[in-house]
Amino acid sequence: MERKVRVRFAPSPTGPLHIGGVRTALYNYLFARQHGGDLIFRIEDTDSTRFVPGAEEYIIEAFKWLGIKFDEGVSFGGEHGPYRQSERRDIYKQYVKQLLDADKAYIAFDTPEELDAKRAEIENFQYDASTRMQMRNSLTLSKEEVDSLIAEGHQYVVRFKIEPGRDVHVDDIIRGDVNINSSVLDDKVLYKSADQLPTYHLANIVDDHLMEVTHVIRGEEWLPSAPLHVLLYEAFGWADTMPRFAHLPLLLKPVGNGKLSKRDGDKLGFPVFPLEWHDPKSGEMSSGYREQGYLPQAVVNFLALLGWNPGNDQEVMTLDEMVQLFDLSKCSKAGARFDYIKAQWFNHQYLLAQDAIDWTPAFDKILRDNGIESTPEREAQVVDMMKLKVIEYVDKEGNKKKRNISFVSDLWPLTKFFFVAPETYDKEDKFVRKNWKEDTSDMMRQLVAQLETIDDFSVEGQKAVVDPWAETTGARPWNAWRVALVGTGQGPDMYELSAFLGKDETIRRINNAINSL
RNA sequence: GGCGCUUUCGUCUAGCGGCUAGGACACAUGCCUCUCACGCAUGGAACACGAGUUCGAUUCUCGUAGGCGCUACCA
Repeated sequence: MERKVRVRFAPSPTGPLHIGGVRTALYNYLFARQHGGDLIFRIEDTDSTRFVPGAEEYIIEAFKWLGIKFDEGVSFGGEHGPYRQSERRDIYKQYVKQLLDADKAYIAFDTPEELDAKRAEIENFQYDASTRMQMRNSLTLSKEEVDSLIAEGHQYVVRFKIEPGRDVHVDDIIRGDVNINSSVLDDKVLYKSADQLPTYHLANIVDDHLMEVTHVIRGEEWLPSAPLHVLLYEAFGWADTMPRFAHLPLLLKPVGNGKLSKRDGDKLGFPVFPLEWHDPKSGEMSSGYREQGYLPQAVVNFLALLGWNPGNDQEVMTLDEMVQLFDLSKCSKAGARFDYIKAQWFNHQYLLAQDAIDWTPAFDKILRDNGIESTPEREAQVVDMMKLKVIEYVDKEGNKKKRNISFVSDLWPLTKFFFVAPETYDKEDKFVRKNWKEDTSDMMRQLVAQLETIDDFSVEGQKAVVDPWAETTGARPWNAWRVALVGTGQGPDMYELSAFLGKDETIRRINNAINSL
């Protein structure tokens, strides 16, 4: 019988959501939507020592920003709760007991110190069928001893009793049949009496079963423990409803070896978290895609293509298109280097798809950061007018795409000359050196003289005077003119820029250049 | 060390026995032009290696090498 597709994303609240986790969640989302299924948000907080306050809220906010919606789970409600594992203690206890009663698990009293000593003593020590009879557990101790040790308050763990010598098969949608011998698996800890909580493995299987999860889509780091999970499903008698697995390739460092880490982002200057994160313990701040000026659709689009592609040349696509095209079996198997340069290109694409007027809030902030509003002679009204002028310049049909902008903040160096005159003229600047020669000052004085005579300082008004003058004298004033107004080789047509700045400011900047160059 | 996964341009990848091995990012050059950029055009750039199977291997099999992951009372 076909079951309704149900998948889950189940992070641990141990810090901000890593960008690799975002991709895993995205693939789960795409898969769920495509099959008309449910996406569950579960919090796996079974390690009480690593809990970080605020992490859960952070994760929820991050997905909200990214546009990835869940159908049920923590903060979303649903029929299969509670969705926070720390609130499911009683459920797990019941299933631990089931395994114990069926002789598929046992109680072990070995302390962490004893285990460390054992590992130091024996090379490659593993707690399994070959060693368990030499340890202190319910298989080697009498029932009375076990009961009294527990009664005396000794801490213990419950371990899964793995039968050696069996080939365990994992049917992976991306990797096909993965086969591993049960002898290389150890008797995993399923439950710790110290905090009355199960470990990941037990909680994961119980929850996935109870929440009727049909597909487990997770990172490749889980592949080695997948056989253990298969064995657990069997031990519980749930083999016939066991979910199908899909282990995603990992995200790798842009340069060097290893998987993507926070340090790479710091080193190369790109975020590895969706949102900015302030660590409550260390007070350390980590940058986020949102705060860096990325559009959520760009981040999602970029991430989707890291390990999957629709099989054609299409790269820019909406979330809905991705839902249509997504195919788990077409995911790549090898790890993908995190190419943040391409992430910037995606942002560029999505930025250009917008009307520049939509950038106003972000641009506003850039202006404020550069002190534009605080200039006394510029009334707020004037600033608004200038902003609109700039937006118009950037957004003009056929002109908008001229701007190489990955982020709205890139607009500042490209348009600052609208707002502020060049503070100094850099003689070393390639464009300045090339276009401001010995005799240029003379030509510029002549230009000023021409400009002085103009009453109508519009583009047309300027052209009417300057063009004939240039024609008759053979002067080519534009590049030097640009040096004077902009300071370097940038900006719009000189008549347009001069018209925008006005006669006084234009002449002032030219004279300024004559004096300092 | 053991176990597993993996391997096409610098990067992300297409390819599912026969192709001048395709696209995108990045890079370089040219055109356009009063500058920058955009745009357009062009270019360099890859099947890890070795055995098989086959008329024929990038594609299938097995080795080797490299890469990645796991190897906790963390997930």
